[in-house]
Amino acid sequence: MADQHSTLRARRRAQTQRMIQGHAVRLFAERGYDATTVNDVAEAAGVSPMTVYRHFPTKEDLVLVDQRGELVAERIAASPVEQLLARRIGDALVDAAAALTGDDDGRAFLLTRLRLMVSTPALRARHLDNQYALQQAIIDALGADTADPEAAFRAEAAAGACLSALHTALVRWAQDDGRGELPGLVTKALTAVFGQEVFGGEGVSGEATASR
Amino acid sequence: MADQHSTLRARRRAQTQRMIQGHAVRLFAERGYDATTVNDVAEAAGVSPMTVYRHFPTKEDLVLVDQRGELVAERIAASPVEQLLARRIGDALVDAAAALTGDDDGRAFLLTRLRLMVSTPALRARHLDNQYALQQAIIDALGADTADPEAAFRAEAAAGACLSALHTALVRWAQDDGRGELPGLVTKALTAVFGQEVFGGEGVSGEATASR
DNA sequence: ACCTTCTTGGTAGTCACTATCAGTACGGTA
DNA sequence: TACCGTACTGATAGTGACTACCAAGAAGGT
Repeated sequence: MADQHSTLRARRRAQTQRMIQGHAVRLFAERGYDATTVNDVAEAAGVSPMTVYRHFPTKEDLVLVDQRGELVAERIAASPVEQLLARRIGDALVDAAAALTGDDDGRAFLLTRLRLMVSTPALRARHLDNQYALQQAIIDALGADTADPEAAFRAEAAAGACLSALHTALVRWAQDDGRGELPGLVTKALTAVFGQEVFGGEGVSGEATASR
Repeated sequence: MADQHSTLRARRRAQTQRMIQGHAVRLFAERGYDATTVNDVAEAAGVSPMTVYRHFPTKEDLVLVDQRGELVAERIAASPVEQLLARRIGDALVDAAAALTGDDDGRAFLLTRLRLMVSTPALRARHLDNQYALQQAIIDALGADTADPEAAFRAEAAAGACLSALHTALVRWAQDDGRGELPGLVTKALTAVFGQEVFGGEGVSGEATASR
């Protein structure tokens, strides 16, 4: 068994996944999330309800996970999290936003999903929770001293504010139907919170690293 | 029918509500949230499952709503929201935190509920969503110009950061078993995000009011 | 060709939650 | 005190998300 026994099996799996999610998001946007059952999705996709659950553990995942199988929150932090120690959180999030809107083909699909996330309580709640989990991951990646609770607390507050700004930018971008530039919106939101000086010399992560 | 046909009927209703919630939170803390069914709660409380659903629309509400029948997020903003226009958000949140921990009798109960909210994904997600709804309410209360999208955007980002700081303080307070002072933690979190100058002359709401 | 592994479908069940109907106790009124 | 509308409660049946458990067919390497 090779490290990637992928060639055909994994490709078919990914294709089925995209197909199911495509039908799901379309139906959700047409009829509404609550008014659409998983059975409806399965029927539209031409598979059994079991298959839907095998690819997407919960109904919410049909909207929340990316076509790469990642949650939106995870993808936002995919590249930057490893660079957080070396770079400032703010710039990293701006880059992540740029990467998110990079591929033009999936832009409309992403917009539809974001609109569902904002308007549907269950989806919105789970998305916010994913962002919160991301906040914890960022703090862990920052390696905030567990020895100094004060520094860890400040780092947590700063990271939370960063992700809150990111969410604000995401919502506004979706409300604008993706016409604006998402990275620019993230920058605006971050400066609105932290002030202009964040994007100069001292970074946001300075709050946490200053104590070490 | 008096404005308050309360005297006995409403009192009994509130009492039943507290009784059911007391059994629910106790069982959730003992056996775990997911491992406890609504039927278990009903049986422990000596009522029918129907009655539980009549008092608490969802299972999550058994933990999230206050003994006054309000969500934690709602109670946090109960008094300050009306004063947000006149006062700074930061100080208002600090006061709200003080009011939240005011009554010593319900302190242990509140702590148990907060621990459940932090540790149980479904509860955590709904609590975060409630805070997000609160953020929208604050923005509405601030009366941010719909005419000036830039100002509204900055106000939204600032309010989101404030509530994120509040949440960080709440979690830390619960982790400390309520030994620390919640208002002090809120102040710390806010200063960690906005810097020291926030608690001097210019308020957080200055971001929004500056444009009017 | 053989065997393992992955993928899919079917069945039955649990649990959260809703709708509907009926009985009962409370509160104010005549 | 007798009466009536209004709440509160309970039982039944149903929907829908989700989870075992089991069986069949296809993919891939030997």
